[in-house]
Amino acid sequence: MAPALAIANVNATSVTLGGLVQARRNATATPVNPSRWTMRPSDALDEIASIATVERDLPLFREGEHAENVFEVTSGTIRVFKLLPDGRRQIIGFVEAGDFLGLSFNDTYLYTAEAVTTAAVRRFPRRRMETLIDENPIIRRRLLAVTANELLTAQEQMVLLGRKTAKEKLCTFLLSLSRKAARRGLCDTRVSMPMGRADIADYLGLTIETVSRTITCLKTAGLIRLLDGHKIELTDLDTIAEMAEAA
Amino acid sequence: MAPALAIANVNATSVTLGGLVQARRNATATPVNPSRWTMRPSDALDEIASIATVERDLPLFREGEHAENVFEVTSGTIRVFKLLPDGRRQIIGFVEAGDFLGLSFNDTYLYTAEAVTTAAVRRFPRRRMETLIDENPIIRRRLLAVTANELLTAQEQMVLLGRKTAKEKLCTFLLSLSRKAARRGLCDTRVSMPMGRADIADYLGLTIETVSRTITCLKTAGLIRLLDGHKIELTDLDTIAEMAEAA
DNA sequence: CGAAGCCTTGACTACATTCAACAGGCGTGG
DNA sequence: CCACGCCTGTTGAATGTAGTCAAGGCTTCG
Repeated sequence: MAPALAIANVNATSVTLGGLVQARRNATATPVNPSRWTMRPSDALDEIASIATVERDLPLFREGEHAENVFEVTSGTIRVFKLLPDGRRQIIGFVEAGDFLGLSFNDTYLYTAEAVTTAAVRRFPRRRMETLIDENPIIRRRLLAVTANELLTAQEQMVLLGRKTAKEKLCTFLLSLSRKAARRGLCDTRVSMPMGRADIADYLGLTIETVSRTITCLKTAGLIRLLDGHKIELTDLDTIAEMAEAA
Repeated sequence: MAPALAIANVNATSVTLGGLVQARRNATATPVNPSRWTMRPSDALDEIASIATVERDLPLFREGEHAENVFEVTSGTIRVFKLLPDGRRQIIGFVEAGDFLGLSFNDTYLYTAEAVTTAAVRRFPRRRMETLIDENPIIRRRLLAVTANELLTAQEQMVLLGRKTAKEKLCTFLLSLSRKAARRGLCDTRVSMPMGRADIADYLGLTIETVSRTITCLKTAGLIRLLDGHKIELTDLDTIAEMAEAA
Protein backbone atom coordinates (compact mmCIF):
# COMPACT_ATOMS: atom_id res chain seq x y z
CA MET A 1 0.00 0.00 0.00
CA ALA A 2 1.86 3.06 -1.15
CA PRO A 3 0.08 6.40 -1.20
CA ALA A 4 3.58 7.78 -0.87
CA LEU A 5 2.88 10.58 -3.26
CA ALA A 6 -0.09 11.74 -1.28
CA ILE A 7 1.91 11.75 1.91
CA ALA A 8 4.71 13.68 0.27
CA ASN A 9 2.21 16.23 -0.93
CA VAL A 10 0.77 16.65 2.49
CA ASN A 11 4.06 17.00 4.22
CA ALA A 12 5.17 19.62 1.77
CA THR A 13 2.35 21.95 2.77
CA SER A 14 1.51 20.71 6.22
CA VAL A 15 0.74 22.32 9.54
CA THR A 16 1.07 20.48 12.83
CA LEU A 17 -1.90 20.55 15.16
CA GLY A 18 -1.24 18.33 18.16
CA GLY A 19 -0.27 14.98 16.76
CA LEU A 20 -1.96 15.71 13.50
CA VAL A 21 0.03 17.02 10.59
CA GLN A 22 -2.63 18.28 8.34
CA ALA A 23 -3.23 19.92 5.02
CA ARG A 24 -6.53 21.18 3.80
CA ARG A 25 -6.80 19.66 0.39
CA ASN A 26 -6.90 21.98 -2.53
CA ALA A 27 -9.45 20.21 -4.63
CA THR A 28 -8.40 21.63 -7.96
CA ALA A 29 -4.69 22.07 -7.53
CA THR A 30 -3.71 18.68 -6.13
CA PRO A 31 -6.66 16.35 -6.59
CA VAL A 32 -6.33 13.16 -4.61
CA ASN A 33 -6.41 10.24 -6.94
CA PRO A 34 -6.20 7.29 -4.60
CA SER A 35 -7.24 4.80 -7.24
CA ARG A 36 -3.86 5.14 -8.80
CA TRP A 37 -2.19 3.88 -5.67
CA THR A 38 -4.68 1.53 -4.07
CA MET A 39 -7.45 -0.86 -5.06
CA ARG A 40 -10.03 1.60 -3.83
CA PRO A 41 -11.91 3.48 -6.53
CA SER A 42 -12.41 7.17 -6.03
CA ASP A 43 -15.82 7.83 -4.51
CA ALA A 44 -18.24 10.46 -3.33
CA LEU A 45 -16.28 10.71 -0.10
CA ASP A 46 -13.49 12.43 -2.00
CA GLU A 47 -15.76 15.44 -2.19
CA ILE A 48 -15.53 16.12 1.51
CA ALA A 49 -12.14 14.64 2.29
CA SER A 50 -8.99 16.34 3.42
CA ILE A 51 -5.82 14.45 4.10
CA ALA A 52 -3.33 14.40 6.94
CA THR A 53 -0.54 12.40 8.52
CA VAL A 54 0.01 11.44 12.15
CA GLU A 55 3.49 10.90 13.51
CA ARG A 56 4.49 7.75 15.38
CA ASP A 57 3.05 7.52 18.93
CA LEU A 58 1.05 10.71 18.59
CA PRO A 59 -2.73 10.74 18.93
CA LEU A 60 -5.15 11.21 16.08
CA PHE A 61 -7.85 11.88 18.63
CA ARG A 62 -8.57 11.01 22.25
CA GLU A 63 -11.41 9.26 24.02
CA GLY A 64 -13.96 11.78 25.22
CA GLU A 65 -12.98 14.54 22.77
CA HIS A 66 -15.72 16.09 20.72
CA ALA A 67 -15.99 13.94 17.61
CA GLU A 68 -15.66 16.36 14.72
CA ASN A 69 -14.24 14.05 12.11
CA VAL A 70 -14.37 10.56 10.78
CA PHE A 71 -11.14 9.11 9.38
CA GLU A 72 -10.08 6.54 6.87
CA VAL A 73 -6.53 5.27 7.14
CA THR A 74 -4.69 5.22 3.83
CA SER A 75 -1.29 4.06 5.04
CA GLY A 76 0.41 3.09 8.28
CA THR A 77 -1.07 1.49 11.38
CA ILE A 78 -3.10 3.08 14.14
CA ARG A 79 -3.91 1.61 17.53
CA VAL A 80 -7.32 2.20 19.01
CA PHE A 81 -7.65 1.76 22.76
CA LYS A 82 -9.49 2.52 25.98
CA LEU A 83 -7.92 3.20 29.36
CA LEU A 84 -9.02 2.37 32.89
CA PRO A 85 -8.59 5.11 35.50
CA ASP A 86 -5.45 3.46 36.89
CA GLY A 87 -3.78 3.31 33.50
CA ARG A 88 -4.52 -0.24 32.42
CA ARG A 89 -4.99 -0.21 28.68
CA GLN A 90 -7.04 -2.38 26.38
CA ILE A 91 -6.29 -2.05 22.70
CA ILE A 92 -9.53 -2.49 20.77
CA GLY A 93 -7.83 -2.99 17.46
CA PHE A 94 -5.16 -2.04 14.97
CA VAL A 95 -6.48 0.01 12.10
CA GLU A 96 -4.79 -0.10 8.73
CA ALA A 97 -5.18 1.14 5.16
CA GLY A 98 -8.81 0.97 4.08
CA ASP A 99 -10.24 0.90 7.60
CA PHE A 100 -12.42 3.61 9.10
CA LEU A 101 -12.05 5.29 12.47
CA GLY A 102 -14.30 7.36 14.66
CA LEU A 103 -17.61 6.18 13.23
CA SER A 104 -19.16 6.66 16.63
CA PHE A 105 -22.60 8.07 15.78
CA ASN A 106 -21.94 9.79 19.04
CA ASP A 107 -20.89 13.29 20.01
CA THR A 108 -17.60 12.22 21.49
CA TYR A 109 -14.96 9.70 20.51
CA LEU A 110 -15.34 6.48 22.42
CA TYR A 111 -11.66 5.61 22.35
CA THR A 112 -8.23 7.04 21.71
CA ALA A 113 -6.46 6.56 18.39
CA GLU A 114 -2.67 6.76 18.22
CA ALA A 115 -0.24 6.12 15.40
CA VAL A 116 1.79 2.93 15.74
CA THR A 117 3.75 3.99 12.68
CA THR A 118 3.53 7.31 10.94
CA ALA A 119 0.20 7.09 9.21
CA ALA A 120 -1.77 8.89 6.53
CA VAL A 121 -5.50 9.41 6.85
CA ARG A 122 -8.39 10.89 4.93
CA ARG A 123 -10.48 13.10 7.13
CA PHE A 124 -14.21 13.71 6.74
CA PRO A 125 -16.22 16.26 8.74
CA ARG A 126 -18.85 14.32 10.61
CA ARG A 127 -21.65 16.71 9.69
CA ARG A 128 -21.06 16.35 6.00
CA MET A 129 -20.50 12.65 6.43
CA GLU A 130 -23.93 12.26 7.99
CA THR A 131 -25.57 14.17 5.18
CA LEU A 132 -23.78 11.97 2.71
CA ILE A 133 -24.96 8.85 4.50
CA ASP A 134 -28.54 10.04 4.27
CA GLU A 135 -28.27 10.96 0.62
CA ASN A 136 -25.95 8.40 -0.90
CA PRO A 137 -27.05 4.75 -0.70
CA ILE A 138 -23.68 3.47 -1.88
CA ILE A 139 -21.70 5.25 0.79
CA ARG A 140 -24.32 4.20 3.27
CA ARG A 141 -24.05 0.52 2.44
CA ARG A 142 -20.31 0.69 2.52
CA LEU A 143 -20.26 2.26 5.96
CA LEU A 144 -22.88 -0.14 7.19
CA ALA A 145 -20.72 -3.01 5.98
CA VAL A 146 -17.67 -1.51 7.67
CA THR A 147 -19.58 -1.16 10.92
CA ALA A 148 -20.96 -4.67 10.73
CA ASN A 149 -17.48 -5.98 10.13
CA GLU A 150 -16.21 -4.03 13.12
CA LEU A 151 -18.90 -5.69 15.23
CA LEU A 152 -17.93 -9.13 14.02
CA THR A 153 -14.28 -8.46 14.80
CA ALA A 154 -15.20 -7.15 18.23
CA GLN A 155 -17.19 -10.29 19.00
CA GLU A 156 -14.39 -12.58 17.93
CA GLN A 157 -12.02 -10.59 20.08
CA MET A 158 -14.34 -11.15 23.03
CA VAL A 159 -14.02 -14.89 22.53
CA LEU A 160 -10.26 -14.49 22.42
CA LEU A 161 -10.05 -12.31 25.53
CA GLY A 162 -12.53 -14.29 27.57
CA ARG A 163 -11.79 -17.86 26.65
CA LYS A 164 -8.43 -18.38 24.97
CA THR A 165 -5.06 -19.25 26.48
CA ALA A 166 -1.94 -17.15 25.90
CA LYS A 167 -0.73 -19.48 23.14
CA GLU A 168 -4.11 -19.47 21.41
CA LYS A 169 -4.24 -15.70 21.68
CA LEU A 170 -0.87 -15.28 20.03
CA CYS A 171 -1.67 -17.75 17.27
CA THR A 172 -5.00 -16.05 16.60
CA PHE A 173 -3.20 -12.74 16.41
CA LEU A 174 -0.59 -14.03 13.98
CA LEU A 175 -3.29 -15.64 11.90
CA SER A 176 -5.19 -12.35 11.69
CA LEU A 177 -2.01 -10.59 10.57
CA SER A 178 -1.65 -13.20 7.85
CA ARG A 179 -5.28 -12.89 6.75
CA LYS A 180 -5.07 -9.10 6.62
CA ALA A 181 -1.93 -9.29 4.52
CA ALA A 182 -3.53 -11.79 2.18
CA ARG A 183 -6.61 -9.62 1.79
CA ARG A 184 -4.47 -6.82 0.47
CA GLY A 185 -2.58 -9.08 -1.85
CA LEU A 186 0.60 -9.42 0.17
CA CYS A 187 2.47 -12.54 1.12
CA ASP A 188 0.63 -14.30 3.93
CA THR A 189 3.67 -15.99 5.43
CA ARG A 190 6.02 -13.03 5.77
CA VAL A 191 4.04 -10.33 7.43
CA SER A 192 4.80 -6.98 8.93
CA MET A 193 4.23 -6.59 12.67
CA PRO A 194 4.91 -2.92 13.32
CA MET A 195 3.57 -2.78 16.89
CA GLY A 196 5.74 -3.46 19.93
CA ARG A 197 5.31 -6.15 22.57
CA ALA A 198 3.42 -3.77 24.84
CA ASP A 199 0.85 -3.12 22.12
CA ILE A 200 0.41 -6.82 21.44
CA ALA A 201 0.07 -7.49 25.16
CA ASP A 202 -2.58 -4.82 25.62
CA TYR A 203 -4.42 -6.12 22.59
CA LEU A 204 -4.48 -9.73 23.75
CA GLY A 205 -5.05 -9.08 27.43
CA LEU A 206 -1.59 -10.30 28.46
CA THR A 207 1.66 -8.81 29.79
CA ILE A 208 4.72 -8.06 27.66
CA GLU A 209 6.59 -10.85 29.42
CA THR A 210 3.96 -13.44 28.57
CA VAL A 211 3.87 -12.24 24.97
CA SER A 212 7.65 -12.49 24.77
CA ARG A 213 7.74 -15.95 26.33
CA THR A 214 4.97 -17.23 24.09
CA ILE A 215 6.67 -15.89 20.99
CA THR A 216 9.88 -17.61 22.08
CA CYS A 217 7.90 -20.80 22.55
CA LEU A 218 6.40 -20.60 19.04
CA LYS A 219 9.85 -19.82 17.68
CA THR A 220 11.34 -22.86 19.44
CA ALA A 221 8.52 -25.02 18.09
CA GLY A 222 9.56 -23.93 14.62
CA LEU A 223 6.26 -22.24 13.80
CA ILE A 224 7.63 -18.74 13.31
CA ARG A 225 10.84 -16.84 12.74
CA LEU A 226 11.52 -13.26 13.66
CA LEU A 227 12.99 -11.22 10.84
CA ASP A 228 14.48 -7.76 10.67
CA GLY A 229 12.37 -4.66 10.32
CA HIS A 230 9.40 -5.73 12.43
CA LYS A 231 8.69 -8.61 10.10
CA ILE A 232 7.80 -12.13 11.05
CA GLU A 233 7.79 -15.31 9.04
CA LEU A 234 4.98 -17.78 9.67
CA THR A 235 6.76 -21.03 8.90
CA ASP A 236 3.83 -23.32 9.64
CA LEU A 237 0.61 -21.45 9.06
CA ASP A 238 -1.53 -24.60 9.29
CA THR A 239 -0.33 -25.47 12.76
CA ILE A 240 -0.69 -21.85 13.83
CA ALA A 241 -4.29 -21.93 12.59
CA GLU A 242 -4.98 -25.11 14.54
CA MET A 243 -3.44 -23.70 17.68
CA ALA A 244 -5.53 -20.56 17.37
CA GLU A 245 -8.66 -22.40 18.47
CA ALA A 246 -7.45 -25.30 20.58
CA ALA A 247 -4.36 -25.61 22.73
CA MET B 1 -42.43 -4.18 30.62
CA ALA B 2 -45.53 -6.27 30.23
CA PRO B 3 -46.44 -7.34 26.74
CA ALA B 4 -48.35 -10.10 28.46
CA LEU B 5 -51.34 -9.66 26.25
CA ALA B 6 -49.29 -10.07 23.12
CA ILE B 7 -47.67 -13.22 24.45
CA ALA B 8 -51.01 -14.65 25.42
CA ASN B 9 -52.27 -13.97 21.94
CA VAL B 10 -49.35 -15.73 20.39
CA ASN B 11 -49.56 -18.75 22.57
CA ALA B 12 -53.22 -19.16 21.86
CA THR B 13 -52.59 -19.63 18.16
CA SER B 14 -49.00 -20.78 18.12
CA VAL B 15 -47.08 -23.48 16.30
CA THR B 16 -43.76 -24.82 17.50
CA LEU B 17 -40.87 -24.84 15.04
CA GLY B 18 -37.68 -25.94 16.74
CA GLY B 19 -37.24 -23.68 19.73
CA LEU B 20 -39.43 -21.06 18.20
CA VAL B 21 -43.09 -20.90 19.05
CA GLN B 22 -44.42 -18.68 16.36
CA ALA B 23 -47.58 -17.14 15.05
CA ARG B 24 -47.86 -15.29 11.81
CA ARG B 25 -49.54 -12.12 12.83
CA ASN B 26 -52.90 -11.37 11.39
CA ALA B 27 -52.49 -7.68 10.79
CA THR B 28 -56.15 -6.77 10.82
CA ALA B 29 -57.61 -9.22 13.29
CA THR B 30 -55.17 -8.80 16.19
CA PRO B 31 -53.16 -5.66 15.56
CA VAL B 32 -50.13 -5.44 17.79
CA ASN B 33 -50.30 -2.26 19.75
CA PRO B 34 -47.07 -2.23 21.65
CA SER B 35 -47.34 1.40 22.64
CA ARG B 36 -49.99 0.49 25.13
CA TRP B 37 -47.57 -1.78 26.95
CA THR B 38 -44.17 -0.23 26.43
CA MET B 39 -42.57 3.15 25.89
CA ARG B 40 -41.96 2.32 22.27
CA PRO B 41 -44.31 3.98 19.80
CA SER B 42 -45.67 1.83 17.04
CA ASP B 43 -43.54 2.26 13.94
CA ALA B 44 -43.07 1.32 10.31
CA LEU B 45 -41.53 -1.95 11.43
CA ASP B 46 -44.96 -3.12 12.54
CA GLU B 47 -45.82 -3.46 8.88
CA ILE B 48 -43.44 -6.36 8.37
CA ALA B 49 -43.40 -7.85 11.87
CA SER B 50 -44.66 -11.17 13.05
CA ILE B 51 -44.39 -12.22 16.65
CA ALA B 52 -43.16 -15.35 18.37
CA THR B 53 -41.99 -16.74 21.70
CA VAL B 54 -38.97 -18.87 22.52
CA GLU B 55 -39.02 -21.27 25.43
CA ARG B 56 -36.33 -21.30 28.10
CA ASP B 57 -32.96 -22.71 26.97
CA LEU B 58 -34.10 -23.20 23.39
CA PRO B 59 -32.38 -21.45 20.50
CA LEU B 60 -33.88 -18.58 18.54
CA PHE B 61 -31.21 -19.21 15.90
CA ARG B 62 -27.74 -20.71 15.70
CA GLU B 63 -24.38 -19.41 14.58
CA GLY B 64 -23.82 -20.24 10.93
CA GLU B 65 -27.48 -20.67 10.04
CA HIS B 66 -28.79 -18.74 7.07
CA ALA B 67 -29.91 -15.40 8.46
CA GLU B 68 -33.49 -15.00 7.31
CA ASN B 69 -34.82 -12.79 10.03
CA VAL B 70 -33.95 -9.95 12.30
CA PHE B 71 -35.51 -9.94 15.76
CA GLU B 72 -36.49 -7.46 18.38
CA VAL B 73 -36.98 -8.78 21.87
CA THR B 74 -40.18 -7.57 23.51
CA SER B 75 -39.98 -9.51 26.76
CA GLY B 76 -37.68 -11.97 28.48
CA THR B 77 -33.91 -12.32 28.21
CA ILE B 78 -31.86 -13.93 25.47
CA ARG B 79 -28.19 -14.89 25.62
CA VAL B 80 -26.05 -14.39 22.57
CA PHE B 81 -22.85 -16.43 22.38
CA LYS B 82 -20.09 -17.97 20.31
CA LEU B 83 -18.50 -21.37 20.85
CA LEU B 84 -14.97 -22.63 20.34
CA PRO B 85 -14.60 -26.07 18.71
CA ASP B 86 -13.92 -27.71 22.09
CA GLY B 87 -17.06 -26.29 23.64
CA ARG B 88 -15.72 -23.27 25.46
CA ARG B 89 -18.37 -20.59 25.32
CA GLN B 90 -18.18 -16.82 25.31
CA ILE B 91 -21.43 -14.99 25.88
CA ILE B 92 -21.40 -11.80 23.84
CA GLY B 93 -24.31 -10.26 25.64
CA PHE B 94 -27.73 -10.56 27.22
CA VAL B 95 -30.48 -9.15 25.06
CA GLU B 96 -33.64 -7.77 26.59
CA ALA B 97 -36.84 -5.95 25.71
CA GLY B 98 -36.16 -3.23 23.15
CA ASP B 99 -32.89 -4.74 21.90
CA PHE B 100 -32.33 -6.06 18.40
CA LEU B 101 -30.80 -9.37 17.37
CA GLY B 102 -29.36 -10.76 14.19
CA LEU B 103 -28.52 -7.45 12.56
CA SER B 104 -25.58 -9.12 10.86
CA PHE B 105 -25.62 -7.51 7.41
CA ASN B 106 -24.32 -10.94 6.55
CA ASP B 107 -25.84 -14.02 5.03
CA THR B 108 -25.43 -16.14 8.13
CA TYR B 109 -25.90 -15.49 11.81
CA LEU B 110 -22.61 -14.77 13.51
CA TYR B 111 -23.63 -16.16 16.86
CA THR B 112 -26.19 -18.34 18.57
CA ALA B 113 -29.15 -16.84 20.42
CA GLU B 114 -30.86 -18.84 23.18
CA ALA B 115 -33.62 -17.92 25.59
CA VAL B 116 -32.47 -17.45 29.18
CA THR B 117 -36.10 -17.07 30.16
CA THR B 118 -39.08 -17.66 27.93
CA ALA B 119 -38.98 -14.67 25.66
CA ALA B 120 -41.19 -12.90 23.17
CA VAL B 121 -39.77 -11.43 20.00
CA ARG B 122 -40.88 -9.47 16.97
CA ARG B 123 -39.57 -11.03 13.80
CA PHE B 124 -38.72 -9.15 10.62
CA PRO B 125 -37.77 -10.77 7.31
CA ARG B 126 -34.30 -9.55 6.47
CA ARG B 127 -35.16 -8.78 2.86
CA ARG B 128 -37.99 -6.49 3.76
CA MET B 129 -35.95 -5.04 6.58
CA GLU B 130 -33.24 -4.04 4.15
CA THR B 131 -35.72 -2.38 1.86
CA LEU B 132 -37.13 -0.52 4.80
CA ILE B 133 -33.68 0.64 5.83
CA ASP B 134 -33.09 2.04 2.38
CA GLU B 135 -36.45 3.77 2.23
CA ASN B 136 -37.15 4.93 5.74
CA PRO B 137 -34.65 7.37 7.29
CA ILE B 138 -36.22 7.06 10.71
CA ILE B 139 -35.88 3.31 10.87
CA ARG B 140 -32.42 3.66 9.43
CA ARG B 141 -31.23 6.09 12.08
CA ARG B 142 -32.71 3.94 14.80
CA LEU B 143 -30.93 0.82 13.60
CA LEU B 144 -27.72 2.74 13.10
CA ALA B 145 -27.99 3.96 16.67
CA VAL B 146 -28.67 0.42 17.88
CA THR B 147 -25.64 -0.89 16.01
CA ALA B 148 -23.42 1.91 17.26
CA ASN B 149 -24.52 1.17 20.78
CA GLU B 150 -23.76 -2.49 20.30
CA LEU B 151 -20.25 -1.54 19.21
CA LEU B 152 -19.74 0.64 22.25
CA THR B 153 -20.91 -2.16 24.52
CA ALA B 154 -18.63 -4.62 22.76
CA GLN B 155 -15.64 -2.36 23.24
CA GLU B 156 -16.34 -1.86 26.91
CA GLN B 157 -16.69 -5.60 27.29
CA MET B 158 -13.24 -6.01 25.72
CA VAL B 159 -11.77 -3.81 28.43
CA LEU B 160 -13.56 -5.92 31.02
CA LEU B 161 -12.43 -9.24 29.57
CA GLY B 162 -8.87 -8.20 28.86
CA ARG B 163 -7.98 -6.01 31.80
CA LYS B 164 -10.29 -6.39 34.77
CA THR B 165 -10.03 -8.65 37.82
CA ALA B 166 -12.80 -11.05 38.84
CA LYS B 167 -14.14 -8.61 41.43
CA GLU B 168 -14.13 -5.72 38.97
CA LYS B 169 -15.84 -7.89 36.39
CA LEU B 170 -18.64 -8.83 38.76
CA CYS B 171 -19.12 -5.25 39.92
CA THR B 172 -19.20 -4.01 36.34
CA PHE B 173 -21.79 -6.64 35.55
CA LEU B 174 -23.97 -5.72 38.51
CA LEU B 175 -23.65 -2.06 37.63
CA SER B 176 -24.79 -2.74 34.09
CA LEU B 177 -27.81 -4.65 35.40
CA SER B 178 -28.64 -1.63 37.52
CA ARG B 179 -28.21 0.80 34.64
CA LYS B 180 -30.37 -1.30 32.34
CA ALA B 181 -33.10 -1.48 34.96
CA ALA B 182 -32.94 2.27 35.52
CA ARG B 183 -33.17 2.93 31.78
CA ARG B 184 -36.47 1.13 31.66
CA GLY B 185 -37.79 2.92 34.69
CA LEU B 186 -37.32 0.12 37.21
CA CYS B 187 -35.70 0.25 40.61
CA ASP B 188 -31.93 0.36 40.18
CA THR B 189 -31.09 -1.28 43.50
CA ARG B 190 -33.31 -4.36 43.34
CA VAL B 191 -32.69 -5.90 39.98
CA SER B 192 -33.61 -9.12 38.29
CA MET B 193 -30.76 -11.47 37.38
CA PRO B 194 -32.44 -14.29 35.47
CA MET B 195 -29.28 -15.97 34.17
CA GLY B 196 -27.47 -18.71 36.08
CA ARG B 197 -23.88 -18.72 37.31
CA ALA B 198 -22.70 -20.54 34.21
CA ASP B 199 -24.09 -17.77 32.01
CA ILE B 200 -22.51 -15.07 34.13
CA ALA B 201 -19.20 -16.94 34.09
CA ASP B 202 -19.20 -17.31 30.32
CA TYR B 203 -20.11 -13.66 29.95
CA LEU B 204 -17.32 -12.40 32.19
CA GLY B 205 -14.64 -14.85 31.13
CA LEU B 206 -14.56 -16.65 34.47
CA THR B 207 -15.62 -20.04 35.89
CA ILE B 208 -18.80 -20.65 37.82
CA GLU B 209 -16.76 -21.25 40.97
CA THR B 210 -15.03 -17.90 40.72
CA VAL B 211 -18.35 -16.17 40.08
CA SER B 212 -19.86 -17.87 43.11
CA ARG B 213 -16.90 -17.05 45.33
CA THR B 214 -16.84 -13.43 44.21
CA ILE B 215 -20.55 -13.05 44.81
CA THR B 216 -20.08 -14.48 48.28
CA CYS B 217 -17.28 -12.00 48.84
CA LEU B 218 -19.46 -9.05 47.78
CA LYS B 219 -22.26 -10.38 49.97
CA THR B 220 -19.91 -10.65 52.96
CA ALA B 221 -18.69 -7.12 52.31
CA GLY B 222 -22.30 -5.97 52.60
CA LEU B 223 -22.52 -4.64 49.05
CA ILE B 224 -25.26 -6.96 47.83
CA ARG B 225 -27.94 -9.33 49.07
CA LEU B 226 -29.40 -12.26 47.19
CA LEU B 227 -33.19 -12.30 47.13
CA ASP B 228 -35.71 -14.88 46.01
CA GLY B 229 -36.78 -15.25 42.43
CA HIS B 230 -33.43 -14.49 40.75
CA LYS B 231 -33.41 -11.02 42.24
CA ILE B 232 -30.48 -9.23 43.80
CA GLU B 233 -30.34 -6.17 45.97
CA LEU B 234 -27.46 -3.76 45.42
CA THR B 235 -27.05 -2.40 48.92
CA ASP B 236 -24.15 -0.10 48.15
CA LEU B 237 -24.30 0.94 44.53
CA ASP B 238 -21.65 3.64 44.96
CA THR B 239 -19.02 1.24 46.23
CA ILE B 240 -19.95 -1.26 43.54
CA ALA B 241 -19.44 1.47 40.94
CA GLU B 242 -16.03 2.31 42.40
CA MET B 243 -14.99 -1.32 42.46
CA ALA B 244 -16.04 -1.75 38.84
CA GLU B 245 -13.02 0.17 37.63
CA ALA B 246 -10.37 -0.22 40.29
CA ALA B 247 -9.77 -3.08 42.70
C1' DC C 1 31.07 4.98 23.27
C1' DG C 2 27.44 5.49 26.38
C1' DA C 3 22.56 5.89 27.29
C1' DA C 4 17.98 4.64 26.36
C1' DG C 5 14.53 1.69 24.94
C1' DC C 6 12.85 -2.72 23.82
C1' DC C 7 12.97 -7.46 24.31
C1' DT C 8 14.11 -11.67 26.68
C1' DT C 9 14.85 -14.65 30.49
C1' DG C 10 14.66 -16.26 35.35
C1' DA C 11 12.68 -16.83 39.93
C1' DC C 12 8.89 -16.26 42.62
C1' DT C 13 3.99 -15.10 43.45
C1' DA C 14 -0.87 -14.82 43.02
C1' DC C 15 -5.18 -15.04 41.03
C1' DA C 16 -8.19 -17.79 39.04
C1' DT C 17 -8.97 -22.66 37.65
C1' DT C 18 -9.55 -27.41 38.52
C1' DC C 19 -11.07 -31.19 41.05
C1' DA C 20 -13.94 -32.64 44.57
C1' DA C 21 -17.42 -32.74 48.00
C1' DC C 22 -21.57 -31.06 49.77
C1' DA C 23 -25.93 -28.21 50.57
C1' DG C 24 -30.39 -26.66 49.14
C1' DG C 25 -34.42 -26.44 46.05
C1' DC C 26 -37.58 -28.70 43.06
C1' DG C 27 -40.11 -32.02 40.65
C1' DT C 28 -41.20 -36.85 40.19
C1' DG C 29 -42.67 -41.11 41.66
C1' DG C 30 -43.21 -44.67 45.03
C1' DC D 1 -46.13 -37.81 52.39
C1' DC D 2 -41.50 -38.67 52.06
C1' DA D 3 -37.66 -40.52 49.33
C1' DC D 4 -34.97 -39.95 45.57
C1' DG D 5 -32.51 -37.93 41.84
C1' DC D 6 -31.31 -33.91 39.45
C1' DC D 7 -29.74 -29.41 39.02
C1' DT D 8 -27.73 -25.29 40.68
C1' DG D 9 -24.93 -23.09 43.66
C1' DT D 10 -21.43 -22.98 47.38
C1' DT D 11 -17.20 -24.12 49.60
C1' DG D 12 -12.54 -26.28 50.26
C1' DA D 13 -7.95 -27.82 48.83
C1' DA D 14 -4.55 -28.33 45.39
C1' DT D 15 -2.83 -26.91 40.99
C1' DG D 16 -1.42 -24.12 37.15
C1' DT D 17 -1.27 -20.32 34.05
C1' DA D 18 -0.09 -15.98 33.66
C1' DG D 19 1.57 -11.94 36.41
C1' DT D 20 5.13 -9.53 39.06
C1' DC D 21 9.63 -8.31 40.16
C1' DA D 22 14.25 -8.19 38.78
C1' DA D 23 18.27 -8.63 35.96
C1' DG D 24 20.63 -8.82 31.76
C1' DG D 25 21.16 -8.72 26.48
C1' DC D 26 20.59 -6.46 22.29
C1' DT D 27 19.75 -2.81 19.18
C1' DT D 28 19.51 1.96 18.12
C1' DC D 29 20.93 6.38 18.09
C1' DG D 30 22.91 10.52 19.53
